Amino acid sequence: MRKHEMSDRQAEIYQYIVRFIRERGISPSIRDIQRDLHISSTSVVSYNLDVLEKLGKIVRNDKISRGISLPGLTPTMLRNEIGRVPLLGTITAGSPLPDPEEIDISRAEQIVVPADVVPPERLTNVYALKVRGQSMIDALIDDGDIVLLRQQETAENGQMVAAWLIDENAVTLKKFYREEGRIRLQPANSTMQPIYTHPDNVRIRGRVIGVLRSLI
Amino acid sequence: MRKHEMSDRQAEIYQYIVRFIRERGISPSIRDIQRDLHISSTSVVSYNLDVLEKLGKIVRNDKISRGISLPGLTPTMLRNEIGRVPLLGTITAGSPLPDPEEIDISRAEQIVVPADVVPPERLTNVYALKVRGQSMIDALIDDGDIVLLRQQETAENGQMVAAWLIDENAVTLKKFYREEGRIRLQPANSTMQPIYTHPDNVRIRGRVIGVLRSLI
DNA sequence: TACTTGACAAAACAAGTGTTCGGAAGTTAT
DNA sequence: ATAACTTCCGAACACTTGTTTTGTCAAGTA
Repeated sequence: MRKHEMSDRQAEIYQYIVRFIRERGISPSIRDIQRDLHISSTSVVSYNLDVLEKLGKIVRNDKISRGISLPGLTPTMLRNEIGRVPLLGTITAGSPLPDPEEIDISRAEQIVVPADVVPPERLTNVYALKVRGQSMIDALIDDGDIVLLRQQETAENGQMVAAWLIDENAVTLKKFYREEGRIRLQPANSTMQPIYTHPDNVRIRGRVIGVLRSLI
Repeated sequence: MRKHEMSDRQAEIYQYIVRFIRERGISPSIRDIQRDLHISSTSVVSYNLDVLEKLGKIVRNDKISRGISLPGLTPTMLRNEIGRVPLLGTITAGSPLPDPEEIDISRAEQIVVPADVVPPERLTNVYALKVRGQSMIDALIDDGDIVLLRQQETAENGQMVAAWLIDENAVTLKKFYREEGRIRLQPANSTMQPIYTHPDNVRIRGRVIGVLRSLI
């Protein structure tokens, strides 16, 4: 058995289950899977379902009909009301941002994102960071907020981005403006001064596409 | 048949189904219900399930095992990962806040709230408003944000509230401070001046307990 | 009274459905 | 190459489960 990967057939079965539950609200039977995926025998389906269960992708409820359930992937998600993104760490101005590619995303804590904030279909390559300190308050982001970032290397003028200043080795959330020969990183508060720097000194790590704040 | 009410037995069955799906993630079978509720016959269960379906409480999927699903009440909700609150309208500084008690909450658009922002068990008497204009930007709240408010008449010092200034007939989001003989409504931005007014001129409509912002 | 309707009961029926088993074919490791 | 393991196949088996049928009984209702 592969370590953590599904075979093509297993992926096909898994996607079928996800789609079935999304559309019908109930689990498919083994024979549903067999018929619609043109699999020769129910035993093959059963065998691969066992593999999927060992991979933690599904849960089989022994001996009961339509007993497949999806841990962590529920009908509400599938109805596109919410999605999930990994919470990759904490960001503080001045400290380096953890590199999203270096982290085992499947093991990271998951944050629920309502479709009203970011539609689930636009949630690929999105991760979350918890803001520590009030150093981004000028960008309407407060201590304890959770920011949602889409991983990208470029940005349009005016977008809020997480920018890595290489020389300073600091990451900061600012509005991004490309000007003649330089980059302007503009706080949202007019009492704060913008940062001007050379384009080569800036790496965009992601663009802020949502904020969640709890004041309880 | 009653117009819209469940009989005791139907309510019992309905609650059993909800509990079953919450705990097991799959629908119960008719015989599960019969056994655990000590009902004499499967046909009685089937009969009452038909009634529940006509009431819109459940959906029966014809002839397939464990085919009961709950419209609008999903496993994710039951697992307390999200809740819902009604979106009662738009708030703009200067315009009156719609009175939450006057609105048919059951008909209002529902906003999904992640447990990370407000735990579902604390979501009673909470409603949402969409912020129009940038007049609350000093309170870290921007145009288009959705604010979550708990309906309450009083507040502690420092809490952010929706306050109704009676004479001015204006609603504003500010931090609330009770001082000697007056109320101070403090913006979060030090460049803005606080509002001082007489306690009789202020009615607290609710306290801000969460913010959702989409920048897409 | 006679008729209708809602609610329930018991049993049997007919599918639906998960499981098992012997064996074949392909893959990987030694 | 040989062994060990994975994956697949076809069929049968046995249990699970929704449905149907035939009644009973009480409460309305004309």
